[in-house]
Amino acid sequence: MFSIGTLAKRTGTKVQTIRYYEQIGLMPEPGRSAGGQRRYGALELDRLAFIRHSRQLGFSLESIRELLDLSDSPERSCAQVDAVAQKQLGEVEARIARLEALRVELKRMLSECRTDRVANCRILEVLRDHEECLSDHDRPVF
Amino acid sequence: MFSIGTLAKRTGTKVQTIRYYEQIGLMPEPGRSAGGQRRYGALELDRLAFIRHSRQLGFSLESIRELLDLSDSPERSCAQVDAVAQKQLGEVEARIARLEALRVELKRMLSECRTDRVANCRILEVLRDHEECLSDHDRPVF
DNA sequence: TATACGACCTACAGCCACTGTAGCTTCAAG
DNA sequence: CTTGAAGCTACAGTGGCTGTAGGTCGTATA
Repeated sequence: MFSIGTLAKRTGTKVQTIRYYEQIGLMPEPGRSAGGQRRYGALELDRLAFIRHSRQLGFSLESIRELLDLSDSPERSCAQVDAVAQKQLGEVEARIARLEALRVELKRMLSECRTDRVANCRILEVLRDHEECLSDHDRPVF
Repeated sequence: MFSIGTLAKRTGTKVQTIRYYEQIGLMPEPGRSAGGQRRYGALELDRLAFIRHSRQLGFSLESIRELLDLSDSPERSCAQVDAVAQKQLGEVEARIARLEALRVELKRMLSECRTDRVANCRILEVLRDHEECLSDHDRPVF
């Protein structure tokens, strides 16, 4: 049995984040020491490692909740797990496409700036006038 | 002179968002009608268009504030404007790199899943055990 | 001129996923 | 027994909005 600080260190999580996960029901309420401090074991370590790793892969806490629920019923089909991962992949790919378009636009903007005074700055001109954009960017960025 | 609703429509912004920009000092306090409703003109339209377009290119409100300040002093060097845009490009490129790594990892995870029951699901195994990852992903994702 | 109705107003809460702070208590080493 | 790190709860703040409640204003039509 170990403390929240130890659990934090072993999983690369902040202490407050662990307490936050407990608060929103993602981590179970652990046992307590005589003085009221949280005590964790291997089970909680594994669960938190799963959560952190999923977060690093960009899954939302809601998706992680779903994955954790699914992994609790080992006899079920893993089609649902597959679907969650597929959805995540789709979102990542959409984000990449969006950012690629931004990258092109920003590069073009920067390459066109050849003056030295703000008054003639191409960058500001482009930002002022959407018509100067080659791409259409209408959806949220990040 | 036109209303906040008209300004919202012309710039593709929500009414609340305009009021929010005013609240944080990104948009100026406009004149008011006899009854106390906001009245806008061409200046505000231009400024809001600049803000929205910059947001679409992923600039933070803080960066936009800086760009707006800079564009108010037309005789200055535009090196600072350039720097802000370069920084933004750098952030976009870092994000893309990060998401590319995620994409690869997610794809690999999905391609390895060949069983049908949750008990043997490769996806969950990978999420459980960071060691199975080829890439190291330690920085924040989005 | 009365009325209806959409658009406006302020003030505040909520979203996500944490992060930080204040003011206290507990634990473990020396 | 003392000290100081680490723990505790409760709550506020981050960014960039978005939504709601409960009221007021503006304008087109009858």
